[in-house]
Amino acid sequence: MSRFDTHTTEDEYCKKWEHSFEADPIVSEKFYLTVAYPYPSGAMHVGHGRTYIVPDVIARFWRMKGRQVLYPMAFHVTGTPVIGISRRISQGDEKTIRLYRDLYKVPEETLNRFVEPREIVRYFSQEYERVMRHCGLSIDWRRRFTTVDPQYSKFIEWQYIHLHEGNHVIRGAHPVKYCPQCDNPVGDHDLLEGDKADIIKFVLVMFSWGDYKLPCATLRPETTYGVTNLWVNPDITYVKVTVDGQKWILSREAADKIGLQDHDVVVEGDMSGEELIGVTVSHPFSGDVPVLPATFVDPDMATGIVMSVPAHAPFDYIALRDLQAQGLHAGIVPVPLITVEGYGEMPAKDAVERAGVQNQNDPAMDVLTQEVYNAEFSRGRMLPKYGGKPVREARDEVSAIMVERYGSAVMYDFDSRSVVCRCGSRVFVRILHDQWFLQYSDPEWKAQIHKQLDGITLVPPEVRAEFDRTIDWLKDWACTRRIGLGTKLPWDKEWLVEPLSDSTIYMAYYTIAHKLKQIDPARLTPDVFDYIFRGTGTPSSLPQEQLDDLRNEFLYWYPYDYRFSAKDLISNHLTFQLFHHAALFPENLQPEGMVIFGMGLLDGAKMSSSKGNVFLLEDALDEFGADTVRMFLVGSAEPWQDFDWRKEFVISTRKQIDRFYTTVSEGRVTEGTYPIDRWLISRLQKRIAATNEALASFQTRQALQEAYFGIEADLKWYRRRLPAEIRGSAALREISSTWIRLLAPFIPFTSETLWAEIGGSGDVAFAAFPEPDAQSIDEETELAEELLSRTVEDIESIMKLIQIEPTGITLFIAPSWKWDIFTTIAHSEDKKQVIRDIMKDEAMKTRGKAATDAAKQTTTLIHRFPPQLVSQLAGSMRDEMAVFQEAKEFLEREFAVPVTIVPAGESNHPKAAAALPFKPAIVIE
RNA sequence: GCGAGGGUUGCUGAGCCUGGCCAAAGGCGCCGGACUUAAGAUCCGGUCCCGCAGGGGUCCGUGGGUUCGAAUCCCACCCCUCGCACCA
Repeated sequence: MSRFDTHTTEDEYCKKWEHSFEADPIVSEKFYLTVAYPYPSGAMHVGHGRTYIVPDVIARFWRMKGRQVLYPMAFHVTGTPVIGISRRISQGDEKTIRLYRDLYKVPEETLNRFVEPREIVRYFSQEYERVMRHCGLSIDWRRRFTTVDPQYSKFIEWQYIHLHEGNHVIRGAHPVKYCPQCDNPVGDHDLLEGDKADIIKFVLVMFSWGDYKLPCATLRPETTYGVTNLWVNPDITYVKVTVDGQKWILSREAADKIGLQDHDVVVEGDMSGEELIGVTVSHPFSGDVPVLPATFVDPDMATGIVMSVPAHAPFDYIALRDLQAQGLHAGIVPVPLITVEGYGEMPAKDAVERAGVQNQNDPAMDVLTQEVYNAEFSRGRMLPKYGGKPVREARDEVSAIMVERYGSAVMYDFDSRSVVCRCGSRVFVRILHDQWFLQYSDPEWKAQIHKQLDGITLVPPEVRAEFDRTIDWLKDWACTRRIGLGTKLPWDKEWLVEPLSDSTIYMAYYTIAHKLKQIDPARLTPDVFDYIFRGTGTPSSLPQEQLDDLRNEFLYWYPYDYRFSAKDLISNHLTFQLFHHAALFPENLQPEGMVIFGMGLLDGAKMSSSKGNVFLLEDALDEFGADTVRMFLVGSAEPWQDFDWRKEFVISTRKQIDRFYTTVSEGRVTEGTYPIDRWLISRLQKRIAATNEALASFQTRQALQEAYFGIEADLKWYRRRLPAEIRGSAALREISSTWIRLLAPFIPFTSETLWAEIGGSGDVAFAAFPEPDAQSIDEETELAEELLSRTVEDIESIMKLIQIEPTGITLFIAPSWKWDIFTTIAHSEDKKQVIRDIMKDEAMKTRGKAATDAAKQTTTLIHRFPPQLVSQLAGSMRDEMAVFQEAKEFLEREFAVPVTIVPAGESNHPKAAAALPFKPAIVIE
């Protein structure tokens, strides 16, 4: 057979389609869909391919349905990733160079230019467009932009001016992970180690020792009442420092850390831990307590001085026990202050004894600490003399009092050691000042978004809970950065708008992007955007005519119909954009719907560029052809499900396209009409309806099941039912036109080629998508074929069992009184009572046992049939004799023996009595 | 830990909301056959177990429950995936 090779036609159509999908406002109804734009820092893999191909299938579908469809694309280049990549390349980092040179196949001379970060995004955005065109994406490329274009920056300025005015942007301090060498905050992806580390907030409980304060960092300030001593490590060096004018003693490491956290720190001198041992310190809550030695004290954990609460902290308990075992400090008695169910007076003691821990170096200590901590926090109560409140309440109260009245400060540190920047330097917690925040914590704003979400279509609907939860969970978002690419904050030029915060309403920008390109950015003043997006004011920097044109185009496309994105963006981008839309646009221009994608797997493992576990989209296109890649990516799973790129499935997809091509090509020359045509055409209408329905609800896989596999299965039965030696028919030819158009959104290259071959007019991309024709639906014929195919199946299964060489087949057709029974049972509500009712009938009574048997068998039969079939059958009695008479020749050909059709009532054959409605008795001899 | 989603027959993946159409679709793989000098491709048939008559048995993460009847509803448990923030 002829294999259809899409490669040869792909270039031709890509060229032809260069401007085909540029969409301008016209009178027709619009359909505007957008996808999260890519950050072009590397080559596309097949996962990216699906992200853009699924919307393309939807875009092509609605275009064929007569909508004016806008599918735009742009590039997000804001932020720091390319800066890091560029630096690593210029430093000659082998791993990065190998990734770009070998995996992404960047030419050597281009790679050399990557020392300039913008070159990276410039190169890859060109590549993205080239490969996207190769995929046949029906994008309006005139509107392409990047987020550092000067016009776009003007747009972001407008956005932030309004957010600021609307009190959605506020200023505050914020603890961040910070690299002193890079002099910049670092995100988790910038870390070599410790990307799971959390920032923990400690309260420093200030114990006095003469002029000095000894700050003890704690998560449990409420236990200060129970402090019996402090722990200091005798083997380490502490420092005396002045902190904001106050004299402190703490570990050297801690002094460095505190210096980054809003405190003025001057080191005065060293002091060994040894020197502190034995001194007496005091705090209003605990009174005078001694400082004792403990080697478990880590100078790099918070302040390096620990307050000891042996009744409630297993570490403290066991350290004290160890000392007392040596006969030291026998006078110290743990002070209980919290009661918790399941433990005695001293939970720490109970826990240690129950676990049989020997000494403070036992690894089980961490677990015990956590256990006691959790129990006391969730179920514990302070003793009456300490207020009697639940621990979780007391903790916050004591914490506040400590800070207000007892000189406590707050200190941040990580919950785990070794947090290391990619540059190799250690990372610390730093308090950033003057940081700008988007105030997502604002309850009013949240309430507004909850309400708005109710009106938004979500696909699949299960994600709604996650959106609602995200809205509740969002806290203020630091929306500015010191470094990276991006737009300067209009009222504070020291800051750049952070990448996730400058990409929330660009869907509105697309609507006029191509026109803004022609305009001098200096003229894009905030009042111009006010006019375009809000219809207010009288800007002078642009002619009125131009302003109206821009406003009209915006209003034509907006609001967008659907936004597509992967599910990991629910917790940030997709929710952010709702907040921003609500703050900036009127109610009638708010988002209408979102479609959430699943993730991509490669041979069952998660696809990930950083791990090198990717299949490049371009390689896939070269190896299998664009249509195969498209059909596989949208057909192997529904968009919201995870998909798995497996070569063997991709190959079989290519075979399916070949088969489609062959069938349609062969169908071009066939002639003649046959009775079974009616059935095929009728079935086709249902396939058309189902395909329309599936695509309208974004079920690309389901749509392909109907439009491809469904039709293929129908054709199989159809060919079987054609007269012997007949290979095709006029109906087959007619179906081709419909079938090509049904598949055009999925496999545009093949469809376009076939469309031209069968003489279709214009591009199939703009041809009418098939609509079901109710006139062509013939339920009678479909039922008759259903009866026939069920009977054929029965005959086949019997033949397989009996293993004899048959000489003839006899079919006994159920008599009309059995149909009466069938109808009665089908209509009855109470399946138990119905038999009695049937037997009341005089005519039935005379049939006696035959009638009750038939009723029982019919009941079973009805349970086995699909309910829809039952109601159809009950609606009108079939002329089964006629169906089988017509199909006699077919049956004889199928089974190669003579077939006799007999009304069951006219035969004495014992089997004849077994005939049931829609299930003739079969005798094979 | 918190939040969301999920566990189906060799694989993949429908079905579950709206309980009887379910031994459970489609695809892949595998087996057999046709075609062919042959391979590939293509086409046809089979693919839980038993049965020489269209039937029966067991099955949908585990254990209970509701019901005449459960893959589908309820409860508990086990396991998996994703998100948890200044990052695209």
